[in-house]
This record gives sequence, structure tokens and C-alpha cells, in this order.
Amino acid sequence: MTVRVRFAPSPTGMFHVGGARSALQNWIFAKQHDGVFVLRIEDTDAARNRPEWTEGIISALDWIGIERGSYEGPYFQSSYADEHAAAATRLYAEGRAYYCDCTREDVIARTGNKHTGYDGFCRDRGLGPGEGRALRFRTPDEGETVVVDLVRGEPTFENKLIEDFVIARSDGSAVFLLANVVDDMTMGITHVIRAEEHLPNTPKQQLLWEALGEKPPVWAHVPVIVNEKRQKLSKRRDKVALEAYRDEGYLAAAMRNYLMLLGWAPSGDREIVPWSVIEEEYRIEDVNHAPAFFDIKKLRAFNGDYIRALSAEDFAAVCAPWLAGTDTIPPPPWDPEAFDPAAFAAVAPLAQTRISVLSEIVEYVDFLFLDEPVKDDSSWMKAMKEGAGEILDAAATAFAALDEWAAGPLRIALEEVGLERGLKLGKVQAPVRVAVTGRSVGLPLFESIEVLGRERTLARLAAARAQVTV
RNA sequence: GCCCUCAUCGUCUAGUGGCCUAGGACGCCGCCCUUUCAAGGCGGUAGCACGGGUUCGAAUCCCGUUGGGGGUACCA
Repeated sequence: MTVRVRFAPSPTGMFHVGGARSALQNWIFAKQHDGVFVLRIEDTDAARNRPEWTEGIISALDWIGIERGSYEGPYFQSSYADEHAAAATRLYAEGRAYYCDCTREDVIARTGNKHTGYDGFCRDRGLGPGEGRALRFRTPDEGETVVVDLVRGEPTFENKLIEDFVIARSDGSAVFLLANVVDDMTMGITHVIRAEEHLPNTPKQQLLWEALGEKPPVWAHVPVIVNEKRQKLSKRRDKVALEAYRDEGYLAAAMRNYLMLLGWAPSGDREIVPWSVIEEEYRIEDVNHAPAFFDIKKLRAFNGDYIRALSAEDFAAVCAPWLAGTDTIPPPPWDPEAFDPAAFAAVAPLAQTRISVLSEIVEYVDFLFLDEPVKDDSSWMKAMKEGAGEILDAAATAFAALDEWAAGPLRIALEEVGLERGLKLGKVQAPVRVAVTGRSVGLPLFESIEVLGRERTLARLAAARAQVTV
């Protein structure tokens, strides 16, 4: 028997980080078992299967490293409508399902509680299909349903506590529970790996598999990912869009490493490991049972680590989108014509240890490509204190006298300016830094000045001097 | 309400009855390095939810309590 697992996201126009983790888990599982990984876009309403959303899902998979060609699909749930209908018909014909004309309000009126579920009112009324009648599955009155779950063992559910749930709407279309089962059956799915939130659905789906005469798949319910309030990550209140992380400058490798560490850890005291280690060591059975908090701070730390591990060439390459802008990444503040790849390459290694996400690259190098440096007010307040004007003058004079425009001599020149005034380099460099880069924090100063060039540096020093009154 | 499920530093985890005086990582704090800021090095902070068992011995097994999460739709 070949293992067949499926990743079944619903098209929502956004790819959830939880979905990314789930896709990765399914993908690894298929690889480890020489099995097949299937992508099936899930939505019973065909009208919602928007092509651009599907493309979004696929490009998210591309980004996270699940190459096209390593999976089957995409398939669409809505294309199995005939199978859904056939299954519903069969279940009705065999007495495993019955029609019901109760509305939600009817049920609540009878039970007096909106959370008790369906009361079985139409069970034996012998209703046939018709207007306003939904098809309900006749749940067994006794016995129990044992779910075989790779991460949770064998959660057991008492059948009598499972309500007669709807499997087809009054318009005949199948509801998620049935559609999902029929899709999995027709696609020969053997293993279903998904989030814990589906666990309460599982006995219902398993009952359907059995009623349809097939052996249910092996399940694996991994814990959900939660926010700082320990609630399931939600599209509405949490930042969950994978593409948002991508556009902010998280590396796919860091993201997937981090995602896989939610609820699991590789052997030895290590966390940042090559993907090959994860593929080899990850065992779905070893995944924790408790929900994990999506800690962006730790993700950032991982990302910084991955960035620092890049070669100079690779670093420059991954920065490119933020240096030029893309469809989804805003363009940098400078004129594209002003961008100088050689100047960037010269300072890039200095920036590499200083950023945690790629989008931060812009503020470190913008002084090289802007006509005038940005003027950060709090930096000015801090650096342009009394004596600053004089320091700027002295620095300009000393720099102008230099024969060799390079970081070493520039540093010596400024140190002398400080020496004459009994000031440490740290003190004298502050106003110079702000004058040249606009900010009090940035790349190493003399290397920056070297790359900026004599002419522009002296011009900025003079411009700043003119604005300083002390 | 009912059903399901979970419980080790603030967070992610290691731990499967003695290697635990509970290990690592992120965060936080301190020191070193240092032209700012990072990076790097060194050190520190902090945890087995609680109560009962079982056992010579329990973070690990059992029961209960408390607390958290999920589900409870003619959504997926």
C-alpha cells in the first residue's frame, strides 16, 4: 500500500502560517514513506475557487520550499460533486441517512439550548427528499468510535453522543464533512495530517467512511498554533499571512525551520538545523500534544541567524527585492537610477550582521542613494548638542586634507579632532554620523564615509553645519 | 451545558521510573569586545500547575482538582 497524504487548504486569498506548517508536515510524511503528497483545494462552493487564490497557494508552497513536481495537484474538491451526490444517495438508500425539514430555530425551540445539537426529531418520520429538506446521517445509538491517531493515540468517542449531523444541504450539495470524506476516498488517501481543531469532527468522518464501506485513514492531529493569549491563530486578530512574513524579509529556510520546531525538536541540543536533518529526524509521532505559541521574537532570532549564515553573494541577492521593490514589496525611498550595486556590495557585509529581517536593509544603506540623508529628529537632538558645530567644521577640514580617502585615514583624522578637544572617538563621531547618514545608529562610520565618497561627504558635513546653531 | 483535548523556565522545547542539584534555545539582565548599533564571547535570571496515590525511588505511571484550548452550523 502506498501512503497518500493530502494537504487541503481552503482558498481564502491568504496563506496561513498554520497551513504552511501543515503542508510541510504532510510533505515530509509522504517523503519519509515513499508516498504521494497531494494538494487539494478545498471548498464545496465552486464559485469560491478563484484562480488567483489557487495561484497564491501554489506560490506560497513554492516559497516555503515545496517544489512543484514534488506533489500531485492541485485538485479541486468542487470537481467531485458527482461523487458527493452519489455517496449521499447511497447513504439514504441504505437507510444510513434520512431527510429532515427542521430549521435551526425549530431545534433550539425544542431543546431550549443552542449548543445541544440536533435532537433526532426527523429520524423516523420517513421523509423523502424535497424542498427545504437536508440529509442527515443516522448516527449509531451504541458502541464507540475509536480514532487511530498518530500523535494522540486512540481518542474514543461514544456514538450515542454524536448527533445526527447534516451531510447534504437542502439544495443537494454535500457539506464539508461528507465532501471531505468522499474526496479522500476517491483519491485513495491513506493518512490525514491536520490541526487538532478537526479532532471532534473525526469520529463523524470515520463513521462516514465505514458507512460507505471503506477502511478509514490513519489520522494525525497536531496541536494548533496559538497567539500570546493562547487562542488559536486567527486571520482576523493575528498576523498569520505567510506572504506578509515573506514581504517583511523572513527567509523561507528560517520560517520553515521555525515552523517545524513548534511542537517538536531535533536530536541534541540544537534548533537551527539544515532542512535535511528535519526531513530525516522529524517524526509525526513525536509531536507534542500541547498548543504552541507563535513567537515572532524567536522567529526573528532564527531569521537573523540564517541571514548571517549567507555568503556575501547570496546576501546581496536576497536583499534585491527590498532594494528595488516588487509587486508586493514597496519600493525604497531613493530614485532607482541612483542605486549603485558596487556601493551596496561594499557595505552589505557590514549590514548583514545588523539586520533580522531583510526589509531592514533599506534604512542601513539609504544614505548612499538618497540626494540628502533622511533627517531623524531624535538623532539630531541627541548628536547636535553644544560643540557639534565646531566638531563638524574640524572634521570637514581634516577630511578635506586627506590624500587617501579610505576608512583608515578617515578614522585617524577624526580621532585627532577628538584628541584636540579631549573627546573620545565615540563622542566626536556622533555629529559626523548624523550629518552624513541622518541617524545616530547605523553601519560603521568610516567605511560608510569611504563608500559615500569625498564630495558628497564634505557637502553633507557643510549642510549639517549650516543647520547647527551650537 | 455537553463532548474532546492539553499541562516542564515568560516563550519553544529535551526528558518515556534512578544518568535531573531538570538540559538547550528565544527573551530579559550583567560583563567583555567596540567608532554608534549589531554580531561575537562569557556569565546570570527563571520551570516540572495543585492534591492524593503506586514504587526502595516519580517531571516521568494512576486518580482527582484547578486552569487552558478546541468543537458543538444546511462554514470549512
